Amino acid sequence: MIRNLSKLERQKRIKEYISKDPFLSDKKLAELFNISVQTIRLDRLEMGIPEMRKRIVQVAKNTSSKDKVKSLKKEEIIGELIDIELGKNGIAILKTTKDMAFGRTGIIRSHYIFSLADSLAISIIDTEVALTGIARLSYKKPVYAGETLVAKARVARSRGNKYLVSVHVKSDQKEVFTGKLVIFSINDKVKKEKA
Amino acid sequence: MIRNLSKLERQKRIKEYISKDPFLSDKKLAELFNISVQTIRLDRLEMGIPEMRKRIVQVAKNTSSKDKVKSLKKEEIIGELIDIELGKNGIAILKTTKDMAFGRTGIIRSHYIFSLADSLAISIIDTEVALTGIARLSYKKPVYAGETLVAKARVARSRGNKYLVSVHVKSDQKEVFTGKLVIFSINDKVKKEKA
DNA sequence: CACCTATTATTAGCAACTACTAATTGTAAG
DNA sequence: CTTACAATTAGTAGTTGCTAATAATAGGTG
Repeated sequence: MIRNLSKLERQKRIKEYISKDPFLSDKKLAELFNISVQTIRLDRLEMGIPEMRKRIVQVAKNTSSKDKVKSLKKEEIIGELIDIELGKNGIAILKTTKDMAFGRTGIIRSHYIFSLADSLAISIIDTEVALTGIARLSYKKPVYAGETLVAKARVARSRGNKYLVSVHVKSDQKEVFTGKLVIFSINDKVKKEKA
Repeated sequence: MIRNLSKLERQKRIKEYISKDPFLSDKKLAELFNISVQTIRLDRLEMGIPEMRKRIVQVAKNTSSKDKVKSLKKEEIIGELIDIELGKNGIAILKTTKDMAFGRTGIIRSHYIFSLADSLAISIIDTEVALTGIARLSYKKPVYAGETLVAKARVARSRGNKYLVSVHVKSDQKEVFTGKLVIFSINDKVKKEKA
């Protein structure tokens, strides 16, 4: 339980709590903060936070619409895009978990690292659609579940619709992977050719 | 509006409607089917379908967990091991789906194909733990969601704990990917070194 | 003390229910 | 035709988690 907070402080915390767990009812929040339900309601009102039910609906709709609507950049990359300069370079981070590892050893499966590198490389290419053509990968050190990977990609060369992107992945300053990927930017021709 | 359906027929349709749009209240359903709210409630009861609010919560919780996992799931990637001769060769199949593709073009993201190749390559190595060291990948043709990929891997050379595995992935008899992977079999030393 | 803010309490009302009981309609069989 | 039974509809009470509005109370500050 939480006590003796200034109104402002309390409202900040309520906001945090709700954003972490939108399923909290006013009653539960009141218990958590050891104040009355009415105060919670006033606070929500002042901050423009909707009631629990509406929040749940938002969560439900967000996620279902995400699936259908835009499948653009962020969702198509593995890991988190931190910084990007289209056509030049980019940085992405992936926090590794047990799910990505071999059960016995806890070593991250190589294709997760490749996926990070590949999707970063594709996303820095400034074009509608980009496809990987050729790649050379080199795994330097095993990565263990829990380590945070930082991938840096750079467009090394480009000629026409062909880009050479080099990606370096580090964990705790140490290089664990490098890759050179040849990526092609594509227009609708390829699509039609097959479809 | 819908009319004159047998009870069974109606219940089937209600089920469909709800699964398509979990946000439908009993009132709205009653209007859609032109029957009373009570009948809808009885139908839900008989079919064990929870009330709208609970359905929304389910959707919200589902999707929020999807967000966190986001990356790749084991089963999705690896495909199905069809045949394997440890230390020699192996075949795996992956049925591609929209989830694995770029939204706009329907082209399968390259790392799914690599994941298939890589995990097959690793699984034909007859050892406790195997890790990918170096890889050369070549994507020959774009693969579209829905196509079924057949991966064949062969141990081309092996020296000590070092294996060269070549993998060919075909879709409908046509080669879409080839890769050469250098894989190391590992014992506990590596683990200790880092852990 | 009066004034103000913050907090709490109280009441009425709503949506979308559950759970239960009762009435009505339909329909087939004796 | 009537009785029997299922299906449907209606109605009531109670629940959760609210909104909206009004009122009461507590704590300071000038």
